[in-house]
Amino acid sequence: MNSPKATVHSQLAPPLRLAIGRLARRLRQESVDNLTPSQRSILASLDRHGPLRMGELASIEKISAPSISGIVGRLEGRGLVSRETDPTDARSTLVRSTPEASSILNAVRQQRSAFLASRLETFTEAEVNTLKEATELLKRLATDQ
Amino acid sequence: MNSPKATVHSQLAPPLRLAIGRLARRLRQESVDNLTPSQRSILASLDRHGPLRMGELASIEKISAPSISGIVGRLEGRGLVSRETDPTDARSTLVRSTPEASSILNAVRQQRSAFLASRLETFTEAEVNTLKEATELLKRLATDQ
DNA sequence: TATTGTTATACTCTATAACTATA
DNA sequence: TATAGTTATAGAGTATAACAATA
Repeated sequence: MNSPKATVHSQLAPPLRLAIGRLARRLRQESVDNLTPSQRSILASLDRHGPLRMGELASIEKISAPSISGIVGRLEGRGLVSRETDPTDARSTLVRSTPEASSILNAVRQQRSAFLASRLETFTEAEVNTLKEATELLKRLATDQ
Repeated sequence: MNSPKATVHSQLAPPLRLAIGRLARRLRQESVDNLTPSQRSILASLDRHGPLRMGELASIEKISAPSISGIVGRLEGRGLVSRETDPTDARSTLVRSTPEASSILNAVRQQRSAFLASRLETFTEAEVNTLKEATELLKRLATDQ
């Protein structure tokens, strides 16, 4: 804890934390999709994993079963997901996202990436390379272990 | 748009965007303060700028005046802010955060920084240096212009 | 008359407790 | 009896519209 290395880490952590928070906030502002954060996150999970049961969604999203019920119900009402009884267990419901949902998600991602890309154009080649290396490191930072 | 440089930017933007989003989410998980995101953000604004009027808070937080009214009312009920009439304009209300609020904010920052610092200990010196350079670049990325 | 803030109302997200249907 | 999901209820955040107090 008192090694020179630990000091470097303690010094870097606060400004890095601030920078990450600010950039994440700025990126969230950069898209208008008429989805709430929960709706967007659930659609992204379905996009990533394919059809999921209500309980799996609750577990992935770390929110309660009744909350998932409500959000999925509203997404269904907007035609962004469909529900069907799991053929292997009639107690379970499979939630599937619709093509319209994928198209909304892709639009959001494109808007946010386009914002980043246009900001990156103001950076030097060396700076872009530093960020490229940092991207891998940030990914590792977010992963436990 | 078709220059080699633009291609580099378009290639970097999506993974960088993903990495930022994930790390920001991971950091948010790393603190338990019994504050909602809106409450935390309002207290952080007061911490940064000193006492603010309701309208200034609404403008900084980019939420409606009635929403600010409700949130500040609940923060006041918990003893985290106080309200006083602006001596220079009796229509306005000055909102001031209490020492207890600052102490909660500092605890959250310390928890999140401690998480980052402990993750950084698993990185090589060269990697830490890359992240140090990247921190400045991320700050610039989030800033318009 | 214009500005500052609050109240009324409505919708979404969130949780816990109670319930229904199926295994 | 245990599990998957929904319904009931309540509190917080969000907005727009209508209102009160002050400039």
